[in-house]
Amino acid sequence: MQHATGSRDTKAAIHQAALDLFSAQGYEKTSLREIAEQVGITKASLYYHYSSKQDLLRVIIGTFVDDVRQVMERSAGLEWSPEAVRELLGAYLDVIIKHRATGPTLMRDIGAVLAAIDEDLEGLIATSRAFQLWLAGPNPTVPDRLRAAAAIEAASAALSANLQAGEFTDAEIHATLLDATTALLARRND
Amino acid sequence: MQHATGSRDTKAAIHQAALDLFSAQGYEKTSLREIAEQVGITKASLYYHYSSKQDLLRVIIGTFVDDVRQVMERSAGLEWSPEAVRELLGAYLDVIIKHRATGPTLMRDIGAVLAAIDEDLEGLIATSRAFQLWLAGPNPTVPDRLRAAAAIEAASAALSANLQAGEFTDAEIHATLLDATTALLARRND
DNA sequence: GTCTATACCTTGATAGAC
DNA sequence: GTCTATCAAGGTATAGAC
Repeated sequence: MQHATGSRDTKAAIHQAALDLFSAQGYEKTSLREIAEQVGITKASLYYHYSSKQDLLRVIIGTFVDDVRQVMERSAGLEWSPEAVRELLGAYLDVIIKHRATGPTLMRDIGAVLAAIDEDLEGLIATSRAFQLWLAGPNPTVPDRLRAAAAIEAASAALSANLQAGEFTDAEIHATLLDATTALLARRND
Repeated sequence: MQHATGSRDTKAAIHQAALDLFSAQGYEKTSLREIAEQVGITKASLYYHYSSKQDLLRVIIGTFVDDVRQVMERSAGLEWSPEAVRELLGAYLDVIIKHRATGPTLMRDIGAVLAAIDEDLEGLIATSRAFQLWLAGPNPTVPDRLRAAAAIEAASAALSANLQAGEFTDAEIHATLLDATTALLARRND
């Protein structure tokens, strides 16, 4: 049983308003006054629910970062094979596509996002590097590693602002990009 | 004949200090006070040389944006062919690699960069879209256009922070990414 | 436990004196 | 060309009302 009004609703309302405004105008261009105004409270009240503007961003992007990390970490216990590559790339694409809505905020304000992650950043970078290295295959050459980096970047194209127009379906994006990144990595054997 | 000191030097010194600080800490996290301090002048004096913080950023990234636009615009007068694709992608990679040093600033503060471009932004987006469409080939399907977007993204991997470590040479990056993006686009015929 | 009033410091920016 | 003084707006902190 929870109160029909009060803390819970306000906190959620702030979260929602922040997400909307960040997506529309970006993190830096959105002021706490705007957010508070939209919720119908005062700027100072935000600080009861969130300890800072960065904290607010951290909560918003939290699930995305966690999802990405989870997929990347799976590579640690998985033996490399073309099938395994296809599976992990597919899972990665699923995550990206799932969070397509948060995409604009994430892309536009990478700097702020990285700052918000902060303490986990080193770990995330290490995880990302490990994933990239795993993708490159056993005994990778320099080109292999470059291709792995390019493949991740290509998959992330699903977040790109150019695709936001709604002309592409999730299924199309998944199938096409999985195929494309797989083909890109396959140059390894040439 | 120019003064050994004065306007010219100060302006250049500001430019250099701003580039250094933006690269090291990002655009938003760098204050004009910091820049002025490093140059040895006062904050207000910056405004004699540059009309705003954005203006400073605009000058710094100016050549990069111009170079990119120039390459993309070449697609307008070029008939599509696999060879033409390879040529333009190569030119695009040349530009990206040439500006690798500015990469971190550009990637981290995309939002600020876009805001700084501002009046040219619509034109640049249109140019970028046209280039992407050209890359997709004649009578492109939906997957064709997705692959084109992915290819551009993959080529831009050359700017990625993960590659900054200096473990890759310009030539390696150029050759590998040109080959990889070409292969990615070639799925068109499958 | 939830929210407001108020004040503090930094920032980007402007005006005017030298 | 450079400085001092000043401004509005932003993020932040706290004391206290209910």
